Parts: sequence; C-alpha cells; structure tokens
Amino acid sequence: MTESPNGFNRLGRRGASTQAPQPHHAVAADVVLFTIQDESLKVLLVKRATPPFRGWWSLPGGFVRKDESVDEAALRELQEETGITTVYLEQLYTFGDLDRDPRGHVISVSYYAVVDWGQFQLRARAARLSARWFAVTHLPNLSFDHRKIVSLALERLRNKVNYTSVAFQLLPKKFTLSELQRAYEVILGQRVDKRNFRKKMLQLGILRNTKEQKVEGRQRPARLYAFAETRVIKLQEKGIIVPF
Amino acid sequence: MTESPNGFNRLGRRGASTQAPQPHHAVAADVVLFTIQDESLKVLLVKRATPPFRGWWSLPGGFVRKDESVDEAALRELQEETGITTVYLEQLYTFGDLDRDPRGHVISVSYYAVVDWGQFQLRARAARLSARWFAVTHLPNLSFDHRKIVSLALERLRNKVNYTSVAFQLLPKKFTLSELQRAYEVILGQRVDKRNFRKKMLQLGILRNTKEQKVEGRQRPARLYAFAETRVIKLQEKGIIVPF
DNA sequence: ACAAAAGTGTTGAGAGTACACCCATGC
DNA sequence: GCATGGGTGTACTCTCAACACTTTTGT
Repeated sequence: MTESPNGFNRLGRRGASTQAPQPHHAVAADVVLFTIQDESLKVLLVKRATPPFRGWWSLPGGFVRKDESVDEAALRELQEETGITTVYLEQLYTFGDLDRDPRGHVISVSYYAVVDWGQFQLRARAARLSARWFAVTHLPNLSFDHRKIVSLALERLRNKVNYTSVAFQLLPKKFTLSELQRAYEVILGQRVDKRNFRKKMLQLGILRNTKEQKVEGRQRPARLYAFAETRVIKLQEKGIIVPF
Repeated sequence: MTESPNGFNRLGRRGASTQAPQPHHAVAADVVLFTIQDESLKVLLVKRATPPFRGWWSLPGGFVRKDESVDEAALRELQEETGITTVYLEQLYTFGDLDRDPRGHVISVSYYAVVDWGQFQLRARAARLSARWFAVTHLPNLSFDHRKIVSLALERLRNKVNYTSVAFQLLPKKFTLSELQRAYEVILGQRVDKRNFRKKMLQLGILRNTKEQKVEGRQRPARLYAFAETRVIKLQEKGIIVPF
C-alpha cells in the first residue's frame, strides 16, 4: 500500500504531465441517519463546536483516514456518534464542488442510513451530548450544503421504499401490519389505503406470520409479522421481480 | 480558498483529535462513455501506457486537480480524450476501497455519459490514438475495478432509460421512431414490440413531429421526430408522472 | 356498552402485452 | 414486381385505486 509519489504520463491518464505528483484532497464521509420516532421521520444532527458554523447543526461525519476505506469511515463516524453498530447504510452521492466548504476544497461522500428507534435507544448511551433528532419537516439551519444532502437522502429513501425492503430496517424484527403501514406513511409523507396496503404486502410473499400477537395496546391484539428475507432471495433467483 | 491546515476537534467531527491535520487522498474521476454504433452499445476505453496494467484497457479518467471540482474533472478528462464538449454526464458511484488501486488508496468518483455517435465522429479528431470503442457484450480485460464500474453504469443506464430521457441523448436531434426503438433495444439488450413501443412513445407526448422525412434509405421514407423537452417540463409542473 | 385499533373484498379504470397485415418507396 | 423497412388497431390480462363495515379486545 505505497503512496506512489511518481506521476503518470498523459497516455496513462493519471495526472496531466509526466512526473507530476497526484494532487490530494480532503475527503469527508457524511451520513444522513433516519429513524422513526413519535410517528414522524427524523434525522440525526450534531452541533458544531468549531468555527466556521460554530453552534450550527450538521450531519454526523468526518474526514476519511488514510488507513480506511470511505465506507469504513462512514460506518466509523456513525458508530462514534451513536454507538450503533448495525445499520442499513448506503452510499448516496459525492459532492465535489470547490465552494461547498468555506475552509477549502473538501470532497464529501454522503451516505444515508436507517435504524429502528427501539434498538437505537438501547445502544445510544454514547456521546450524544451535542446530537439531536430533528423531524425532516422541521430542520434547523444546516451548515455547508447539508440541507441539500438531506433532501437528496429523503428523495432516495422515498424512492427506494417502493421497490426495496429498506422500510423493514426502520422496524423491530417483529411488527404489525399497522406499524409497517405507518412507517410507509411517515416516509412518504402521505396516507395510504389500509386494505390496499395489506393486500399488496401480503401477496408479495415477503412477510412471515409469526403466529404471535401484540397485546400491548388496550385494543384488539394485532398479528406480528417478520420480514422473510429468505423468501425474497428465492424469488429473485427465479428471476421474478420482487422488492428487495 | 485557504487549505485550512488546522484540524478540528472531536465535537466538530472533523478529524479525530484536536489540531490533527486532515488526511488527504488521491481522487480520480472515471467516466463510462456510451454510444450506439453499428446497432450495438459501445463504451470508450483507453489503453494504459504506464505500469501497472501497461497495455491494459481502462476507462477514460484521471486525477482531480486542486483547482477544479470533481464534476469538472470528469468533464475535462472526457474532453481531453475525445474532444467532445457536450455530453449527458451523470455521477454514478464512488469507489473508495483501499485495495482497488495497486498504487495505493485512490478514491474513484465514477460517472457515466452518453453521446450521439454522429456528433462524436465530427469532433473526435483529437487524441484518439490509444482509445477504442468496445461493445458492452465483448469487453477486454479491464484494469482496476473498471469492469465493475462498467457493469454498474450499464445497469443504471438500463434503469434510467425506462423513466428518463437519456435515450434521446444517444440520437441526433431529429430521428425516426425506428431509430429510437433500436436505441432502446440496444440498451436493454432485448427486442421490443414495434406497435406497443410507438403507441407508448406517442401517447407520452414528449415527441414533436417535425413534418420532415428521412429519405436516405431505399424504402418508404420515415417521419422525423424531435424530443419535446418543453412539454416534459410543463407536464412535470402539473405533477403528472412522465419520463424525464 | 363503548372506545380503539384490527381485520377483511369487490368493482372499475387504465396500463401493459400479445399479435399480423397493408403502405410507400427504390431498384 | 419485389424487397425493405414504415406504419397501423384490437382484445385480453393484470395492476392499481377507491371505498365501509365487522371483529376483538380493554375499560
């Protein structure tokens, strides 16, 4: 893993002129972490303690170190901020404009992640001093171009929820159909029809009826379902198009 | 545009410890350039002249300079290779694994682009010495992880063609419905039904009949259409879902 | 008994798919 | 007149959207 200080000539397309060293850039990994809490979709923001933007809110993230991949950096930053180790994490977009960071050219590789609020609570004893959840509908002023990043993440999440299984990552392992529906409603920001939703979910064949019931409430107990990942994989192998 | 040599402390989430300088990384922009030629989908590859991978084919691209954004770097590299200035260019994914480049940690921000072969021919008098088009179905051995990048680009293109207007970027301004259909077939790698294709395209309302005819061939002349971008925008404003 | 959420089917509209023949031109 | 690609319509299937009442439990 040498740093290869020697440049590469024009035909090699690495560096513009012979023997010119490669320019190096500060690269940050920033993460938009979503969760559902109190029937609303939230993102985690941290308060900046250093200028510029002292006291402003921004996305959890930080510089990529020399000895780690960009993905690893994103995961590490998330762990440092939240103490969480298992999340659904997916790369979003790379922001490489010159003027996006007033301190100089910082290239930001952005990610989005989703966690079940229940699990998060258990592990988030860590450094949460300056971290807070904000409803995506009521964001504070964000530093850098982080508002744009959140918008993009939300757009991506709203798209993906329709043809992938991200929504399940926001729920505990066992959940009721109403909870699943509420997750969809909160992500999409709109109501969905109960009967159509249940019909579609059940006929997709990606839910396993656990035969258990949720008795917590003071109403009729609801059936608990689990996400049947194995069935999804089997369907995919057969070439049938199914949300994943 | 100062380089900001001072680090940022833990709460600031920029660097792990107080006063630690930010690590810097070599960042490359690599482009998968598609075109349609001889009824087949092709990508542009360049032959590497420097070790490692001397003589191997790879994607056009190069290191991002200090004074340019990542997008600008992608466009510049493409111009240097092909002489082309107007392309549809879209960011694809950022590859940040430690071991993807044997020379050290090089973060690659990948893009895909599409051009009309007709226009390309006109301008591509430039440095094409070591550049060649390859059918996506018959790629040579590629250096680095460039084969993975091409696969991802192809997947993205095949998806996008169904709900955006990328396909039009592969054609001249005026085209026949048969040419448009062939573009779709070549991208998707499968035949589509002529009547259904025409019905759908016409009812989308994004084509403008130029009233001109293509007389070139030795058969019945075909009507020439143009992409009606303005109509797409109007439809979008109304909230109607339409390919863009 | 009543409040509160769980659970359940049918119908109509529109989109997608399958499918085969005539038309206009150059040679 | 024939070869070549251009151009056209219908019927079936399936998915999506709209829509209201009964059931089960706790209090």
